[in-house]
Formats: sequence, structure tokens, C-alpha cells
Amino acid sequence: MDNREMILETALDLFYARGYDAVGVQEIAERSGVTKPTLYYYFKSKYGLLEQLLEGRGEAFMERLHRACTYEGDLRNTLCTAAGELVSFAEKEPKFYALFLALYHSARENEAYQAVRPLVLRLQQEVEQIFVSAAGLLGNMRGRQRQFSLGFIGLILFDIKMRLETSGGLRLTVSQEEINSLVHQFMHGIYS
Amino acid sequence: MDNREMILETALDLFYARGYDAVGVQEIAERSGVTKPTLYYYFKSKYGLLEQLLEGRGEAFMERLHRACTYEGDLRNTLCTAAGELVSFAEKEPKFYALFLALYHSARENEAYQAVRPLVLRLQQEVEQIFVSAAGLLGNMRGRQRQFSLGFIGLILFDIKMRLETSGGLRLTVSQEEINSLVHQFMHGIYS
DNA sequence: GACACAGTATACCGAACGGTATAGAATGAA
DNA sequence: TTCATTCTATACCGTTCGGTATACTGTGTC
Repeated sequence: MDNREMILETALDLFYARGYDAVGVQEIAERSGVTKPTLYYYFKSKYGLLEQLLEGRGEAFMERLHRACTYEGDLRNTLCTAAGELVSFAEKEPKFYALFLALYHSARENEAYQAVRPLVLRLQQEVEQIFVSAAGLLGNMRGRQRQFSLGFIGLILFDIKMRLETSGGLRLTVSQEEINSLVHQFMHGIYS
Repeated sequence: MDNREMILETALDLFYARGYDAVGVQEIAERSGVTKPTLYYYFKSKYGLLEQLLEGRGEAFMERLHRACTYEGDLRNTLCTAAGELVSFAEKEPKFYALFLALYHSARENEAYQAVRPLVLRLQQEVEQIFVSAAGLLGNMRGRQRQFSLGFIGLILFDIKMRLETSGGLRLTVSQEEINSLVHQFMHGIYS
């Protein structure tokens, strides 16, 4: 692993454990086995480091999520696919997932929240797209696509987080059945 | 409002807006119209300030929640009461509610998370107690009281948060019907 | 008046913060 | 060999961090 990759990895570990603001650039550099100028050579600022971390780790995920969110006539199926994608991402990158969730809920006027906004917006758009496409099926949604998608995201994200925590640390296994059950739970609320 | 109360109010504003770690003691003191030693006279450290803020604002709420979570034979009813209590709290103290939620999701090894843990645990215990009491009614829960309570909390908390955000800022109004609908959505997932 | 005590301000501490000027090493191309 | 480019380290910058030693002011008690 080269220095740049090493710095990103260390930053993820530390931001995940203690939060963006509570971690100093000094410590990231030291734990990466480099000095500060090296860090600033690759990332022009602490904020830039966070940006590149989120961008790099989030990009591949977003592409796969985009494909998973393509509606093809069956809402339940699409939601299951999307939920499965979120789950498998959390399985592969538990630390990044936890960091993302923490930033997602962090203070609005904080630097770190600004950095995660692009990812948040894309996630919301992808999921909302499902409900927009399924509008005909669901009947009159009266513009509630947003509310539905936010509810869906909240349910899945929080559920994954809780499973991550209950499993002690960073192991996570969610069966297809459990995903189906979650989606079922969500959908009934809408139809009723 | 005396100085102590003024400091607490200012701290809530700033922590809410930018997060615990991103706000300096200096700024809290200045915006409160006092100097640092005054702040340290009332709260022996920055962490102590956060603790007292959470304790003071959270105590009354927890007591009311405790009463709301007392199971009296009707699970749906009890869940609606508990959800209603959470909602009415978020209506009255939107900033504190948002801060609580941010800390709830913040990094585990961060000071701020340690400070909010007591509140988090009590909230979880209160809600879990509902499901423990209702165990007979629900049939064999196989120790899933925890999972149910966490799912319930996640659903309600996230829903409120989203309503707060969608409503632009700090206004929130949730009708009894909407609460009933949420609880209904939650329960069907369990029974199915 | 003398005293105690709660509350506040001036002025300061060492440490850590994010960030940088500068120079040296390593590498490959000409 | 020379040169440019990429990467890295030494040593430093001004600022802010959380926190405090000390002394002063008000107020009520005796």
C-alpha cells in the first residue's frame, strides 16, 4: 500500500473511531508513518482529505446502487435489490458505512456534513427514483415520493447500524429473508 | 436568564449547529456575554458542560417517557403513547432533539458519545420494557425484545428527524393520525 | 466594620491545532 | 550528465485549544 492509500486508510480508522473534528492531522500522519507535508502533498487540506476519502470509497458504491435502483416493474423486487445493495456495502466496508452514517446525522453547519452532502443527495435521489418510476403502480402519491424514499432509507440504514452494533463490532450478515422481511414491513405501511 | 442558563442555551445552539468538537469554549463564553472563568465556575470542564446540558434537558423528558412507556395491556396503544411522547418532545425542544440524535450516531470513542450514552440507554430500556411486558401477547419473542425496541426507536426517531428537516428548520407538527400510521406500519412488520 | 462567600474579570499557561517554506532524495528521460 | 518531476522530511508559522492562578466586586451576616 503506498503512502496515499495508507493515509486514507488511517484517516478512515480515526474518523470512524473518534470523529472528524476530534482527530488532528498530526496524528493521521504519524499513524500512517509519514509526516504532515506528505499528507498535504496528496490532500491539500484536512477537509480535502475527507472529501477524497468519501469520494473514493463512495463512488463505486453509488454506481452499483444506481443499477440496483433501476425500477423494472416490480416495486417490492426493486426495493429488495436496493436494500440488498446497501447491506452488502455495509458488509464489505463497515467502517466507511459507520462513518457515513455518523456524518449523515452530524451538525448541518459542520464542515464534515458539507463533505458528505453529495453522497447523501445521490443516495436520496437514487432511492426516490424508484418511487417516481413506480408512481403509476402506487396510485396517487401526491408528491410523497420524497417522504417514502426518506422513510425507506431511514429504515434500512438504521437497521443495518443496529445489526452492526449488536454483532459486537464490524461483522455483519443479513440473510435475503431478513431483507425481504424489512421491505415487507416498509411496504405495508404505505399501502395501508 | 442568569449566566448559567445563558451558557447552557448558547452551548445548545452552537453544539446543535456545528457539533461538540468543532465549537470552542471561548466562543461559547463570548456569545453568552461572560468570560471563560465564569463558564468554568459553573461547569468544571467542556465535557461537564455537555453532561449538564444533556442531563438537565433530558431528565424531565425521560420521566415523562417512563410514564408513557408503561404497558397496560394494549401494545398498539402503548406504542402510540410512547411515539407521541417522543414527538411532543421534539416539538418542544427541536434543537436539543437534533443534538441528541447527532450524538446518538456519533463516533463511539468520542467524548460526546460517552456523555449521551446514559440517555441513550435509558431510552432503549424504556422502550424495551414495553415489549418485555407485552411478551405474552406477542407469543414467542425468543429474546427479540431488543431487536423490536431498537427497530421502533429507529423508525420513530428517523421519521421525526426527516419531518424536522423537510419543514425547513425547527417547526414540527405531527398529527395523532400520523403517529398511529407509523405505529401500524411498525407492528405489521412484527406480526407477519 | 469585619467577615464569608458567590460570582466575575484580567491575564496567562503549555499544548495542540491546521498549514507551509525550503531543501533534499529518488526516479526516469534526454 | 543533466534536468525535470515526484515525493518526502526538517523545522517552523500564527492561532486557537482547554484550562487556571489571582484578584476583584457585590451582597448579606454578625
